[in-house]
Amino acid sequence: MSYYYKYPHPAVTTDVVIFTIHEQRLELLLVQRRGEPFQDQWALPGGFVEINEDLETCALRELAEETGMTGIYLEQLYTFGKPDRDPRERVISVAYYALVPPDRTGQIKAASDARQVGWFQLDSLPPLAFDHKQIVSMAHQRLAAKLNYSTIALQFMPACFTLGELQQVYECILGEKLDKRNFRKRVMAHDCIKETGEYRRNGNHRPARLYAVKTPGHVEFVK
Amino acid sequence: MSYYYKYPHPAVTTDVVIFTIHEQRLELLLVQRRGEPFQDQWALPGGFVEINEDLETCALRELAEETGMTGIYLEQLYTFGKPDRDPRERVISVAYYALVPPDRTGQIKAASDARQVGWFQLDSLPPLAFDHKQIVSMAHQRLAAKLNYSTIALQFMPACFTLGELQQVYECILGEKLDKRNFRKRVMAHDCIKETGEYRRNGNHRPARLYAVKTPGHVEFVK
DNA sequence: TTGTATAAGTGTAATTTTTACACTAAGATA
DNA sequence: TATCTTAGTGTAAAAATTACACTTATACAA
Repeated sequence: MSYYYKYPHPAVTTDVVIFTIHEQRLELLLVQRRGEPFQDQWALPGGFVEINEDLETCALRELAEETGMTGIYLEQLYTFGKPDRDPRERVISVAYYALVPPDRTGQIKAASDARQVGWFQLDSLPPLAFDHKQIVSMAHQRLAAKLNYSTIALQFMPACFTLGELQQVYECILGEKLDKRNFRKRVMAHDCIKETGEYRRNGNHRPARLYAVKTPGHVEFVK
Repeated sequence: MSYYYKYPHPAVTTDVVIFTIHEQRLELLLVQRRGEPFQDQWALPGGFVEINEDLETCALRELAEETGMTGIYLEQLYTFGKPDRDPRERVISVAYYALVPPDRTGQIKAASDARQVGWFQLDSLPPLAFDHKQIVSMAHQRLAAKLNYSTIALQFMPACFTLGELQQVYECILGEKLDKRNFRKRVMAHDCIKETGEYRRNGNHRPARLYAVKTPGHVEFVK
């Protein structure tokens, strides 16, 4: 079966930059390519938009196919369309980024075509296929910017967490240490998390209060 | 001539929201549609991406074709891709927005196919084709947000202008009055405009200093 | 059991930024 | 020359941000 058009049409894909946090480092999910071009190189998960499929639906579907995960926070990043970014044909890619809490990163599983998938530290990525390095770079920038005017970081948090853990998330995205007291003041002022009443005992020190996000899945603009 | 693909391909367009400021109001450029669908309705200028054309190049080309203008500040807004947004075929639109200084709005000319073009006040737009109302709304939001952390407003200014005129630009985008002294303090702190040494005599009052943008075409992030 | 190590948890003073606010200056016009 | 209009200017109060140090609760080892 074949499809005819009077004018040439580009192909459209979505690519997803899936961030998580692991051992105080930003990581992202990559898949190894099977075929040409860029055979065996690592690339962002993504794929072609189906003809009756919404763009975000496509990104979510790729996410589910590659990772088995659903209900992930997703946001459109930018659309990349340089004519030569794919040597096969003209491909325009609508890039999204997604945030996954660390307690769900274990759900990744190889895709049906058995490509390898894995988490990589952002600061030691392998060479990436296509213009994916640029996409990753823009996603990181956007993420860091959003920390300062939204509650996006809460999307990285598991069902309950300590304020220390939340601060570590901020610190490893921003790449700088933050003052503990000022950090807590700011976070509590946002009024987006609540105490669970539980504590976590976690080593030879005082146990930490556990908190939960008030409205999971929502990202609010603040300040 | 006809083009064949193994899988169905969407069409890709760029649409451009072209803002200007006229008589203290935000206006935007619309073109009247000739054919179906939405025949005779007003729509954003835009058109199909050519197969070897960069997305931004396409937006600039549309801009030039519709308006005769070049060297306009252009920024990618968002990509709209609901499957049914165009009744003819699947069309994914990469939306841009552009800012034009008022002294160049006179350069608009009807496109080669003689479609009508015209400037419309943002707060009294005619019904728009497709999902263009939504695109315009997002562009306006983005523009207002950018006022607060960039020098984007300078893109609206002609070669030389008074601080009063610049303040009016801010006021009509934000929809609120600003304090004259605080406004001037902030603008001067950015250090992005310079005195020309000239004055504008403009009515029965003291003449105003004229300023020029230091680096035209550049938008910096500030504060 | 006691001492030590570790991260949790808490408040205040100094500094910086933002806001509110009113008069004088220069030219046009009657 | 009096009046009208917008240009142009500074300061004090309020709010937001920053810098900073000690106590608390637990684990573990001596």
